[in-house]
Amino acid sequence: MKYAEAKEELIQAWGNLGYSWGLNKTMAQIHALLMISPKPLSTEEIMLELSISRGNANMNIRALLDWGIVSRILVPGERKEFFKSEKDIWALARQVAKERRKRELEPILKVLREVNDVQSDGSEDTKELKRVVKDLKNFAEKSDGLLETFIKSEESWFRNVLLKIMK
Amino acid sequence: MKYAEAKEELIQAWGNLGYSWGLNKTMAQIHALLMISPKPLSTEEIMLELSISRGNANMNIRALLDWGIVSRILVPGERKEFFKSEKDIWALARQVAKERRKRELEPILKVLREVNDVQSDGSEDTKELKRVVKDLKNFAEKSDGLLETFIKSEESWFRNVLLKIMK
DNA sequence: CTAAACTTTCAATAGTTTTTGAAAGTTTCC
DNA sequence: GGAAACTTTCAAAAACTATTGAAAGTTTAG
Repeated sequence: MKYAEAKEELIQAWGNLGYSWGLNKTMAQIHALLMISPKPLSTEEIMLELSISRGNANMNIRALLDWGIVSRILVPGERKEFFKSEKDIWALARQVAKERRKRELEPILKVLREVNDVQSDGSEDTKELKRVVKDLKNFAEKSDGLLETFIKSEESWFRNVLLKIMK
Repeated sequence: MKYAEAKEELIQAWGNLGYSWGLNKTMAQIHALLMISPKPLSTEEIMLELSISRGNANMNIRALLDWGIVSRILVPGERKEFFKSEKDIWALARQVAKERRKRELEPILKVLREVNDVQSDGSEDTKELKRVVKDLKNFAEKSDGLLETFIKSEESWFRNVLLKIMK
């Protein structure tokens, strides 16, 4: 396979994976582009490579900065800003986990804790609700704990866990 | 908190969590409703509870059946179909993991394997691409392995892993 | 067979998210 | 200061996704 084709496919594929991680398509594609670029890229270059508008490029670069997975680079002697991506994919996964935990898991845990003290009137409906909330809460808290451990871990954690559980 | 309010909030919250798991909003809400209902519900009842149209209810129930997290129940003496949800949240999470693995991870692994034999022309760009593909492939394969273990596991697996890694 | 009960489909519509590009804003340099 | 180089904003347009509801299809009971 030729370089240009491989690059194209990779950006596409990473675009999809990123999407299922909660980034949006363009965000993930910019990220992919920065991942495979040996040197930092300017907004101009990103626009050109991905055929997207200046505004779109700007907004999504900002979102990536916001997520903490891309950083601004100042090249001495250049007016323009350049961007480079975190290239350690484990660090990246940890960062995404951290953001999603904050954005998704935390709000749900909050609701579950509130709903947890619903008045029990002894009816089937109330009983079932209480049971479900208890289970969900338990699940969400465990997930939260696992995520937290992952976020604070080193790459080796994952390897170690895998080795352990796969015997 | 009163039952009606708690129910409302829970459906809302579960709707959001389900969404971040890759279901869509209505799908997740129908699922939430079935989770907290002590008895199977008909399409009619679901439409009414969630104020959605017949077509919408039908399509999303079908999607839930498709994901394998809701099942059709035939009540003797009734013409209507009833639906009930898998209530074991661990089983549910495993099912969702299974579907997402099939829908998301597998296609990306396929691309990574293809892109992996890009021709190396010795340039910086090619070198960087190869390095990134190698890392991604490694990561994706490990995730795949972990997911597989999870999918085949019992609830206790999660607890055990947690205990292990949390000392 | 036929009517009633129920389910499925799908074209039209509504709603949401993403993208564009030109204008406004900012920084840097002379 | 002012012009050039660059970045940010945002209203409008385009693209995408979800929802409706009426009509078509299917199954069941008598």
